[in-house]
Amino acid sequence: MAQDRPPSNRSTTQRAAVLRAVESVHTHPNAEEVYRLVRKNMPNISLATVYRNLHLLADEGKLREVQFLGDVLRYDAMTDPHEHFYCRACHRVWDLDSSLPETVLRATERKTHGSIERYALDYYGLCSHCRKSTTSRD
Amino acid sequence: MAQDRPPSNRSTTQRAAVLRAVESVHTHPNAEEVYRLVRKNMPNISLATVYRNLHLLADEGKLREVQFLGDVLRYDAMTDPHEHFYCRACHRVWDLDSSLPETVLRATERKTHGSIERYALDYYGLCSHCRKSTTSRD
DNA sequence: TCCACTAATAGTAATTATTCCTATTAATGG
DNA sequence: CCATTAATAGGAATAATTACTATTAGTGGA
Repeated sequence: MAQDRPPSNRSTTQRAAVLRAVESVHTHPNAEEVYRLVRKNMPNISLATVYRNLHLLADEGKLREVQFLGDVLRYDAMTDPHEHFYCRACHRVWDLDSSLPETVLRATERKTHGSIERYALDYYGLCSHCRKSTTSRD
Repeated sequence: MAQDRPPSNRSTTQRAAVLRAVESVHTHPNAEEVYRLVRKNMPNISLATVYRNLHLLADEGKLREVQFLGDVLRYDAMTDPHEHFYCRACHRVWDLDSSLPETVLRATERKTHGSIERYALDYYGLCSHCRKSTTSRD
């Protein structure tokens, strides 16, 4: 998870471009994919800058980090609470409307002695396309 | 996520030791930690063997893979459905009883066109200990 | 508008996590 | 017991991310 950092404010063209890149797609891109997107318009941006700004934007709440089993961190411009479906064959991600009732969250807070700041609810399976075109063995 | 593999059967002392190591702790250890545990009794086991067997045992359903945002894969000997609380400060994990009602699962299956095989519900926050001893900024 | 300050960047090296490779070892079935 | 071959040990290779550092460029004030 992105560590908290002292708040950063200087607004750079690179930071804006990284945010716009994630917002421009619905694929929940990882750092490498964001790098490829941004380089179309900003060929000299460095990969380290992409990583730094993705973390920063996540800390600021402008992006949401998501990660699926065995996969690398990805970024989601949809920051409102919602869940994900991850296809284990094609590795595509679908956004789902929030399905976790408040009652469940409250119950969990009672059971946990810690304070809950956020949660991730991720479903795994085969998407309709991959269910047709592959065997169940990936 | 562990890819499916052709079923493996030859039972080795290394494989048994890896399984026992994960079962012996409640910390949801990662590969490196399992390696350290196993080496106490089996000093020559190789790290690659630990990785291979962890994947294999997960495929066989004897272990469950878990992963939290920004962290590496960990392994859980509790394979029955349950949820996790992950402390973002000390990175310890707590098991929670299942709190996701069947009605929610069914509703999600209706919304998803894919078939759901499993899900992960992970809560993030500060555990009671870290809430006292750290500021909210990790 | 210019300047001084310093946060942020580009480019690259280093680190971390994981997988791959291969000669050797050992589990298994006959 | 062998013969077969899956699995291992050890190390090299790869992939993902972070760290390092000289240079660039936002920013706030004169």
